Amino acid sequence: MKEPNSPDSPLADLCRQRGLKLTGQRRTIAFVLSDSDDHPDVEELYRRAVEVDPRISIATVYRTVRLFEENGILQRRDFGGGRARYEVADGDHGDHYHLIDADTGKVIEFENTELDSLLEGIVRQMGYDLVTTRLSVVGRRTVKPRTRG
Amino acid sequence: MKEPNSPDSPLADLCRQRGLKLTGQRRTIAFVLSDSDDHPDVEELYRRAVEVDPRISIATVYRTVRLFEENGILQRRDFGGGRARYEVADGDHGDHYHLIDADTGKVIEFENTELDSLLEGIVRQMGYDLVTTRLSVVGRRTVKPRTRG
DNA sequence: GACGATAATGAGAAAGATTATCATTTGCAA
DNA sequence: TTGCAAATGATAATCTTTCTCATTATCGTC
Repeated sequence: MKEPNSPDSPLADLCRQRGLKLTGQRRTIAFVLSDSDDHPDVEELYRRAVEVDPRISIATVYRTVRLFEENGILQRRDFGGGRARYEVADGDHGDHYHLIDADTGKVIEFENTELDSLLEGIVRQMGYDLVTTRLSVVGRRTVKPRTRG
Repeated sequence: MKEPNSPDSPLADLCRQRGLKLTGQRRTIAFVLSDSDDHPDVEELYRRAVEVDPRISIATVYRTVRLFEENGILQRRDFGGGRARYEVADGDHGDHYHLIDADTGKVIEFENTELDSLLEGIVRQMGYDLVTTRLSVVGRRTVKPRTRG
């Protein structure tokens, strides 16, 4: 059992900064999110939230996750599999991208400023300002040629 | 009313080449797809298919689209909006990417070899072989400063 | 600290997209 | 042409997400 109260989690603070009403459920979900460094879907978030406060409803998790996304606190991701997954939104620093292991489904984050600016340039040249980049590459572990072992 | 019979469409030929049973419905759907250069969802494909053969079922469209994807004939895309969209898979030439107009939802295709090789290089450096790239950028039309009109 | 307007929550119904079921029909090889 | 495995149509079922509405909680104000 974790301690969601005492000092508020970073996301709960963010929540307050955006002028959102800070309810017990939102505090719990914010805490769970601050405590996660992966890309959970709503079911998984619900499971983790219930650990902290058993009387939370999955409807509230859906609502909160949507609210947080609309307020730039969360980012929604689609890695296939039919359900949306969420992660804490990037701060000032540039976007990051995702490499998905084709065999294990594991998600590996990476950043690349060259990629950032190339995309920006391409889009600008087409007469647009870049709003969002949705990029995930699927890859398969490189087979080393005869390393023995 | 189009002519789906006579000579088979390119996709119908592909279908036969892959050893798939070429039913009337598959011939129709292949024809409709060969005839499309946009990114229709299943509902839209169904509408177009019914124009050609009114007794086709939406269940068959779902099934066929999945079959074609599994056989590398179609590619599934996700542009948001909750439904999958499909397009004919690229042949030999490199991947293409999608720019989505944030205001109109219009999808604009583009290619960029520099982007191709940059992604390939990034992934390789991480110890992976690139399998698939899922990239779509959302952009907003650049506002020209005072063009009057 | 209590009050009240207003917004959030819980539980379950509803919606929307996709897949499964199963009796009937069809393609295709012999 | 015949037969069999596979495909189809119609609809039920499933899965994720949103909506409804009665109840409850938050937060500014006194």
